[in-house]
Amino acid sequence: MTRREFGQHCGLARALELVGERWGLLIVRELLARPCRYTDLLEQLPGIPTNVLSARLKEFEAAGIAERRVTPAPQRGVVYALTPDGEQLEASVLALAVWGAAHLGEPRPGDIVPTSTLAVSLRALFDPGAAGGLTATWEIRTAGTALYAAVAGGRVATGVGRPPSEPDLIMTIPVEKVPTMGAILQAIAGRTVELEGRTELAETFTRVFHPPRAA
Amino acid sequence: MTRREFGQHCGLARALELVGERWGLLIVRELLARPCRYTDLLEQLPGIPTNVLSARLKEFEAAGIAERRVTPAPQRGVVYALTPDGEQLEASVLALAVWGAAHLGEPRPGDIVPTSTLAVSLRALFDPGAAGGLTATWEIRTAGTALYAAVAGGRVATGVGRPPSEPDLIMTIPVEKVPTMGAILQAIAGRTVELEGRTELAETFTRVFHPPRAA
DNA sequence: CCGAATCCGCAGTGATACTG
DNA sequence: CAGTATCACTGCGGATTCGG
Repeated sequence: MTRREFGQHCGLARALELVGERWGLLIVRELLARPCRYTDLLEQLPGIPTNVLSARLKEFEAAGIAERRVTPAPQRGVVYALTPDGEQLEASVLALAVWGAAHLGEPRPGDIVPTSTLAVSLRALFDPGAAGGLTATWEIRTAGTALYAAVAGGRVATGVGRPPSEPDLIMTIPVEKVPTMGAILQAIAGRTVELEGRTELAETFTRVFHPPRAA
Repeated sequence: MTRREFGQHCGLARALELVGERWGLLIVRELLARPCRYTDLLEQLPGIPTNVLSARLKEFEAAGIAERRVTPAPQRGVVYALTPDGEQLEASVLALAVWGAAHLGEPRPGDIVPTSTLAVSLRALFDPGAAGGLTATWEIRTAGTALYAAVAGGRVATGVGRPPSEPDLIMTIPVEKVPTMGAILQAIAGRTVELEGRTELAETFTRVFHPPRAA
């Protein structure tokens, strides 16, 4: 039994062996939001040592969770992306994020809000029932970054950066302090945002993305 | 930023700070299956250093995830149990367990199958649709341990040990090697088990607890 | 600039012994 | 039974360096 193995034939234990090491699931969160370059990851995960990032990426590749792609001509370089197996981790990441969000107080001094956190959180806030047969794409700009949410066929796709297709509505949120998810939702609901496009979709957004109602 | 904090205002990061340290979620798994004594945990988590177990339990208590109860007269001693907040971790544990189970090969030499793994796995295999209005309690005995599943009102409760109320059916599984969840389900479906009670509930069990159908 | 490899000090962990 | 104490070890944090 090597040090990192738990010696248990158990799904949970196996998952923790594969992605439970320090920084592991945070890297997965980044990759859920978009394929990332090595330096993107260093930027979005301040404090991660370069050797740890390098080691995790190698482990993920060996485990078939992520893959290293050498990008050709334009923007030559390396990107890391999740494999289909790695994308299956979304359910686990969302479940932990929802539980942890309930234990988030005010942002601690020095805390950052990674854009990927916002993008992934939107998936947890998505209400398929409220979406119905809707098809729409929103872009949200705040604090110098952009993220998007695209709804179609009762499903949602979110990510960091500009949306794959032209957004129906661009919402620019004036940043006062840290752009928490709650502050963003409030700004949109309270119309203290700049709208560009099909402005009626702002109200739709607040209907489709909201904290889950109490059971 | 202390060492274990990630410096991110993010639900996932917060969750990992609280329960993401080594052995953390495995302890939660044990406590999801039943309140545990300190020595129960040492037994079910072979390899955990006593100081680490002690440290995690203190952290969980401080975070309001678990609580330490001094049991009175009969079986005097200490038990640890999840708080309601801690029980909310069930969704995260199940999600990770399902993902990890897909990455479990054959049991490695020396691997054990904790009974709590079986009990918690049953919750992931539960099919509310197939259960309908059913009310029933099963007890499964194998390899010297017992676990139970109780279905009522479209919900399921599972745990390690004897069920809270008298079981309708006791299924005793002959142990050949490691009692994996798959082997147990096969044994029940193939009737290579000893039944005691309302034997017709064995077939019901295989209908209600099964791997999720492919989407 | 990107994508790392390397080195060092230290905190968290593993293993064992010991105690109320 | 329910832990605390001790000590060796190793993964991690932090910084620097290096090749494409």
